[in-house]
Amino acid sequence: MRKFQAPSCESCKARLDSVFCKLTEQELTDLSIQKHCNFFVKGETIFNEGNFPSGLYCINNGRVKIYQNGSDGKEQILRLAKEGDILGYRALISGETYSASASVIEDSKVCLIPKEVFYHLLTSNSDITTKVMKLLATELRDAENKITDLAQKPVIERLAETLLMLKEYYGYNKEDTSLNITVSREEIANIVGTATETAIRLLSDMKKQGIIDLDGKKIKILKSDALIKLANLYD
Amino acid sequence: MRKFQAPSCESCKARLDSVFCKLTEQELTDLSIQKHCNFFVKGETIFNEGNFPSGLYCINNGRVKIYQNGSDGKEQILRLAKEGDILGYRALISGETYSASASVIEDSKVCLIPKEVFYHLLTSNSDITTKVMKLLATELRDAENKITDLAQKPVIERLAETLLMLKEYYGYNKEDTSLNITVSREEIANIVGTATETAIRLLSDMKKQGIIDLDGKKIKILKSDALIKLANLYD
DNA sequence: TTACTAACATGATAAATGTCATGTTTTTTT
DNA sequence: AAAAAAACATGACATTTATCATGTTAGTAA
Repeated sequence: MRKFQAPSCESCKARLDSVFCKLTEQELTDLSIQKHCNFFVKGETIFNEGNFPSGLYCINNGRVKIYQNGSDGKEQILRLAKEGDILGYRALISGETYSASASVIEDSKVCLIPKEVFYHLLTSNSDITTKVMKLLATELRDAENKITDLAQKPVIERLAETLLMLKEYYGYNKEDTSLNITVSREEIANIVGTATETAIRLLSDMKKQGIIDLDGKKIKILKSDALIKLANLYD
Repeated sequence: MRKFQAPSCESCKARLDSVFCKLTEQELTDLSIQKHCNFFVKGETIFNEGNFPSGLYCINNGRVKIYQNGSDGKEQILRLAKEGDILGYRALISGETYSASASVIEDSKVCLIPKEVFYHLLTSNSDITTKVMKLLATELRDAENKITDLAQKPVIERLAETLLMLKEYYGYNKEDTSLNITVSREEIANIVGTATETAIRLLSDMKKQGIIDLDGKKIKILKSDALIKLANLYD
C-alpha cells in the first residue's frame, strides 16, 4: 500500500457533483468511516471483467477507462470516467460479475464503498436511487448511440467524434487548445473501435489538413468546426 | 382505432413475467383502469426517436423492434422485444426524449401506462424500482457487449450470433427447427450492422454449408453447434 | 389473372480498413 | 549514459465489406 493522504467524504470536492451530493450529515459521516481509499498509479487496474464486485468505486480524483477485452484479446474502451464518477454499480445492481474492467489512465485516488453500505443507501435514500437510475438510463442511451455509430459511421467520423468527446469531457488548455488528457494512439483506437495503425494514419491526415496538431502525446484541437463537420453530427 | 379485445392487466398472461408480476390487488386494478391498449399492425410505429414520452408501453402480445436511424437514414436495430416487455422507460427515467424508435414486427397489442401512473408506481413500490433498475443494468450490459462485438467481430460472427439470439429469444419449431419469428433479410442486416446484400450473401453461404436452411422468410437452424463455432463465442 | 412492388439473390467492382513489415522516435529501465 | 522497451509512423498489401447493377422471385394490389 502506498502512502497518501486519504480523503474524507465530508471534504471530498468530487462528491459535490456526484450521486452523493445530497447525503445527510449522518449518511456522510457513516460513508466516510466505512469507505476505503486506494491510490492507483497510471496503468493499474481497479477491477476486472468476470469478477464479483465487492463494492462501489468512487473516483476522488484522477481518470479511468472502462473497457472489455474482445475475443481476440483486443481492448475495447466503452467509456471514460473522472473525479466524482462511480464505477461498478451496474454489476452491484444486476447481481452479476463485472461486465467490464476498469484501469487508471492517470494516477488516481479511488475509494471503495462496501457493497452493503451501497445497498443500504439504495434502500434508505430515494435520492440516491433516482440518481443511480438516471445514471443507468444515460449510460444506456450513450451505449446505444455508440452501437449505431459503430455499425454505420466510417472510422474517420468516429475518430473526429472521439476527439471532440475528449475535449468536452476532460477539458482543454485555453491557451494552446491542447487536450487536458494524455491517451496513447492505441487507446484512441480502442475508443474508436479500429486498428491502432488506422487511428495513427487518420490522426496524421488531420494534422496535415491543419485540423489538429500533434506533438508527442499532446493533441491540440485547431479547428473544432472542421472536426464537427468530419464527425458528421447533427443530420 | 381498430376493433379488438382490450386485455385487462388482471388477466394479462404477459404480466406474470414482467416487472409488474408482484403488484398488489389494488395496484393491479388501478393499473388496469388507467392503461390504454392499442392494436398495431405489422410495420406500424409505437413511438419515434426524438419525441417526448407520454407513458410506458407494455407489450401484451406481439413482437417489437427498437431501433435508431443513423445519420444516413439507415436503421440500426438495437434490440427486440416481446410480450411482457416494457418500452420507453429509459426516456421516462432520464426525463429526455426517446433515444430510439419502436415498431411492431408482428401484429401486436401494446398497452400505454400514463407516465404519472408509472412515476407513482416507481415511488410507491420498491419492487418495481428494483426490477426497473435491474432491467436497465441488464440492457446496459447487453449494449456494451454489442459495442465490443461491433468493434471487433467480423460480420459472419455477428450474423451467427444474431441467428442464435433469434432462436433463443423468440423460440423455434421443435419439429422442423425453424425460427419462430419472421424477419426480412434487411432487418437481419440491421441487427447485425451490415449491408443487406452482405447479410443475404452470408446467409446463402451458410445454407450452402448446410448450417441453416432458407425457404423464403422461413429460417431453419440445422446445426446450432456450427453456428456457435462461427459466432466465436466463449473464448 | 395481370401488373406492380418489395424482397431476395448474385456478380462485378470499389472503397474502407486491417495486417504485416520495418524504421524512427520516445520513454523507461539498468 | 547506454540499453531496452514501448509507442509512433508509414509503406505495401491483403482482406473485408459496401456499393452498384441487374435479374429473379414472391407477395400484393388492381
